[in-house]
Amino acid sequence: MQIELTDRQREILHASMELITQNGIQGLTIKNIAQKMNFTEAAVYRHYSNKIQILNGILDFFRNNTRQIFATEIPNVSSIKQIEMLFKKHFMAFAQRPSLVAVIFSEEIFRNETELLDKVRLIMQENALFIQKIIENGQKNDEIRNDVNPEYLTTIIMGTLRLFVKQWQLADYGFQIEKKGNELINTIKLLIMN
Amino acid sequence: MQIELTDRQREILHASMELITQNGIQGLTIKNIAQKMNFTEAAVYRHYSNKIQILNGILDFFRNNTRQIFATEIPNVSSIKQIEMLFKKHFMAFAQRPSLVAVIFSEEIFRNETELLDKVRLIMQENALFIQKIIENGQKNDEIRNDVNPEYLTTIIMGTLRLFVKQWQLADYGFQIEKKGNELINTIKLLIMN
Amino acid sequence: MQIELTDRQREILHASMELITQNGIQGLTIKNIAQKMNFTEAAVYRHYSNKIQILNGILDFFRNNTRQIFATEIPNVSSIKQIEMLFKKHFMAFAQRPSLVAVIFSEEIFRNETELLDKVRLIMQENALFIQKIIENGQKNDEIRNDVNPEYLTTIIMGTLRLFVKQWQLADYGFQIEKKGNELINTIKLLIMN
Amino acid sequence: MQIELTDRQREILHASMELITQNGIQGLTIKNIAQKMNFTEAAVYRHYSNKIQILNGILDFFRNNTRQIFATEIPNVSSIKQIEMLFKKHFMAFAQRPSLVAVIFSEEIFRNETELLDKVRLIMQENALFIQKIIENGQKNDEIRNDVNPEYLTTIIMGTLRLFVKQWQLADYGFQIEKKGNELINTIKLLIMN
DNA sequence: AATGAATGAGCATTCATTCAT
DNA sequence: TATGAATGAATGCTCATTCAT
Repeated sequence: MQIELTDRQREILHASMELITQNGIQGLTIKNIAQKMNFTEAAVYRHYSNKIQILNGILDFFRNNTRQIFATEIPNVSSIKQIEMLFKKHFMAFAQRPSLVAVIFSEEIFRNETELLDKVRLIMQENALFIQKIIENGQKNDEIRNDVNPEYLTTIIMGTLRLFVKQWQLADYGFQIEKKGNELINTIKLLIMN
Repeated sequence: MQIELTDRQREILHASMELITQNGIQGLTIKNIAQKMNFTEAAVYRHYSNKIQILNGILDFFRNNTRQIFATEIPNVSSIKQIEMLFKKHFMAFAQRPSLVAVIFSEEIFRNETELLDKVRLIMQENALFIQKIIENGQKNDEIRNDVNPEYLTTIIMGTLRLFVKQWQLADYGFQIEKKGNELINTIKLLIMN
Repeated sequence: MQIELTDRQREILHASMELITQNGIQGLTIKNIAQKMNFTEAAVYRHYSNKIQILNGILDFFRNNTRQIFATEIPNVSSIKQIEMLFKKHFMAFAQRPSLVAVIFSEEIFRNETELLDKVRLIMQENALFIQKIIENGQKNDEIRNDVNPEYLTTIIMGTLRLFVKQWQLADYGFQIEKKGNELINTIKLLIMN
Repeated sequence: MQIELTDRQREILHASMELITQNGIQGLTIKNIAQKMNFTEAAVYRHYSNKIQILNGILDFFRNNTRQIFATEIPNVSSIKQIEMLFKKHFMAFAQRPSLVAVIFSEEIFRNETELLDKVRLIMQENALFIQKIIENGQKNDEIRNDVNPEYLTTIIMGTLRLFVKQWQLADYGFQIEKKGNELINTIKLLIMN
């Protein structure tokens, strides 16, 4: 699906994500990347033709990450459990790489970059679809209440996840997202369970 | 609470919001503002001492907006109804001034501007608190289910609202937010009602 | 010699000198003057047609000041005593209005303003001439040593005075110029006396 | 002591000094430098991170210059001779690079740049100290009169030097500083000799 | 594969000054 | 006399990108 990355490209992506974590997307400049990589700005262009491709790479990285989250579904697990795991894995991923928070929630920044914006849209849609499927399954199995539209429920679940992660970021990662997240998950579970 | 704005300041804020709606926050430059106002860049500085103050003004505008939303609570209305109205009024506000979407959800952009970031944090907290109060009341009256933590319920409600509005923005305002929003509201209501 | 100043003009000059004392000549902007005067920038132009005229006014003020210093010579006083008094009066003047230091030693700033530069040149020449006359008289009376050229002695005396005052300014006016100055005067006297 | 300069940095410093000679420190803008160097403004920033560093570089250049002047003292030379040489070398340095006059005597301009002002202060102190030592030695050897305080004598000598050079600048370098300077030196010598 | 040098476009901001009211 | 509103020109600086070596 995605062309393999060279080592240097991977390094650049990681450096970029670190930069984003430290100073936000505004801190992601070619100059800063070069500095972090200990080589010149021109050298960056050997590995990525432009800055957009780097952001693209980060989004791909994120997509692969979430895809893995979604992919690891164990067949015989209840839908509720799947949603629970979904949250948990997201929390884990963000805890490990806080920069993802900045990237994934900054659609505003990609506003004028159609290519990037489209990718963000796509990722969100992919995720939404996946969640929706879980919900629909859960409703079929009578695990999840049937009186609600799966699409809206998806919005509720994703929205909750996003805001919670955002709050964690705005609090300067000042609480343990995985711990506090568990309680949030329980609340969600209570609401949607049959 | 807020120092009165001059006419010109109001015009600048509106021009700025239009610019944001059109090209995102990145499109908000002094030059663009000046162009839209049909005068020179230097003239902008007669009315706002710097760009941050303009963004500050927009945030204040948003805050006043939401405060009005929260303020118009009619006493003898059920908590569920209050939450419903909350959503509806927000949808209305955004429908009228789509730029608010860009401003209020781009905490990432203010990342390096403590002053602005703090204001965003404050507004979010204010709103959260207000919602939480409604929920707590609703739980006391047995309108809202008691088996869930009001704080998390607040996150769920706010998160849902935010994502929904964001989706509307990402869809280029391509659906009627107020109409589709009603269905979302109903879903929320179902979930939290006792 | 000089057209009479209006009250407002005098106020502007004083405000300007205060500004210079506080932040150097770079701190002398129309905006700052207006602020200090508690009226608008445009109002400044009622009283002075442009900024150069204000600086001109300050130079005139300085010139009048020094002229008074030179004018108060008491006829039957020895040349040495006259030079002593010259220093003392200068110290007094600077102690009272430290901004004069900034103004009188910033020929560099007037570099591109011929009008101002010429005035600075003129003032310096006037002063030099006056000192030189004292010296020549002193040499005639055998009070001052005759083996030195009065012109160069003038440069020595003026140069000493200037540097000393500059040092006082660079030390943030941190020593008592009049007190320490006395010792400097004595040194000078020793050197030039017959 | 000082980090080595690149060729381009040296060129920029020289271009800057030329600019200052031509139009004063006010004429030293990044734009002007770029023009003189025949490249763009942005290119300047490849070589100096900002304008202050350029001024800093000029001050360093001056300091190195004067240090060389002071360093070349020949051991078995009389103090009087040393002072004479001090003046001569300064005159030579200024004659070669008139811009130094503007830089070194414009403390006023650095007023708001602590970094630069401190450097100016430092250079002046260094120079003063060196002169004072010569004087003290001269007094020990009975070459220089003992009835005067070395500190004040230093002020007198430096002040004379400064004003003389300033006069030369104000006269648009219209006389031969080295020639006329000799006579000034002789006057100084007469005054301080035992 | 990487560097050094440079560009062009843009940005926020400042300043002296003008003018209608 | 003084204000409010505006201008034009400049300034220091940043950023993504290019290119010869």
